[in-house]
Amino acid sequence: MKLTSKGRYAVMALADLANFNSVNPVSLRDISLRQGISLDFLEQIFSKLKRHNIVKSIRGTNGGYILNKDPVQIKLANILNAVDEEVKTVQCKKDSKKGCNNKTSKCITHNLWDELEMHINYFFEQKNLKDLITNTSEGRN
Amino acid sequence: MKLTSKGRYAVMALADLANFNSVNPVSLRDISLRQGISLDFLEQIFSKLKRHNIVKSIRGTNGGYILNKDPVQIKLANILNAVDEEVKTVQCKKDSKKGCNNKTSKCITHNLWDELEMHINYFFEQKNLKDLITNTSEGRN
DNA sequence: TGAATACTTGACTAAATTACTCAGGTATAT
DNA sequence: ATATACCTGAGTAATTTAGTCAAGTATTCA
Repeated sequence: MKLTSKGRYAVMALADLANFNSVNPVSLRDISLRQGISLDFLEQIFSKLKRHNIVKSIRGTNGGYILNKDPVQIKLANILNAVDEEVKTVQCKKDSKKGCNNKTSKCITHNLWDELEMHINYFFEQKNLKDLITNTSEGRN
Repeated sequence: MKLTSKGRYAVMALADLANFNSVNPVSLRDISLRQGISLDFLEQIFSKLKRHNIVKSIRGTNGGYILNKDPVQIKLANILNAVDEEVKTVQCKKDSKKGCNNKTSKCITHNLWDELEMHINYFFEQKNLKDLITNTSEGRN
């Protein structure tokens, strides 16, 4: 059970962006250098973030990205969803061949994994970008 | 962010075992047939479960496995830990080359991922095998 | 206008992980 | 004896991840 780099990087990059949130856009190059993330990979990630209206892009010299909303309004769930980082615990979803769909009986642990998914998603729904940059780490379950 | 089959199968198999918990041991062959999990794979999994004292084995004809403790005392955390299904959200742990260890500054999102890990582990600590077989699904966060 | 900067897009690939299979073996009951 | 079922380690195909590479387009500034 682990988080992928794409999801982690997306959150790291946006936290960085929120930190340096000024009038000027922040270039991916800067984020790349500060966070140690490959520029090419960042471009992939931000293309998705843009498509989901989480960031806005400004082209040309001195261009870069800026947040499209107030950090408080950007939930981790939004970010992770944008980069296709889904929480998946079961195989037996609608379109899947595996799992309890192709059997007559529902698998024993089905409800359990659903609960787990909800439990994790709850966490991502609670946290927003603002929580990250004011890092007093007062997060509670 | 997803659970591996090994972890899922381990829990499914043990739930099955708990369900058919009688005087007689349950063979992997039976579990394999009922749950649709490859026998060879089950053997790998149960070898680990045995090493962690979650099940006991009985060899020979009519042999099989039985639970080593009361289902209430077997937490999901124990099971997943036994099959090496760890919850990993950050790269920057002690022995890792990647992440914020090899940098001077601590990465911005470090605390966040730690919180997430705790959040998920909390779930696995709360649930036990008994919860699964009395499937009234009354789990709350 | 032209050069530099920085976003944009899609295809491709190496490495790692996962989810097994395979091929032997050993212990026990009947 | 023989069948059952546990036991163990090595190997491997498929999938996923984590990027790289290449070729653009838009904008600013000198």
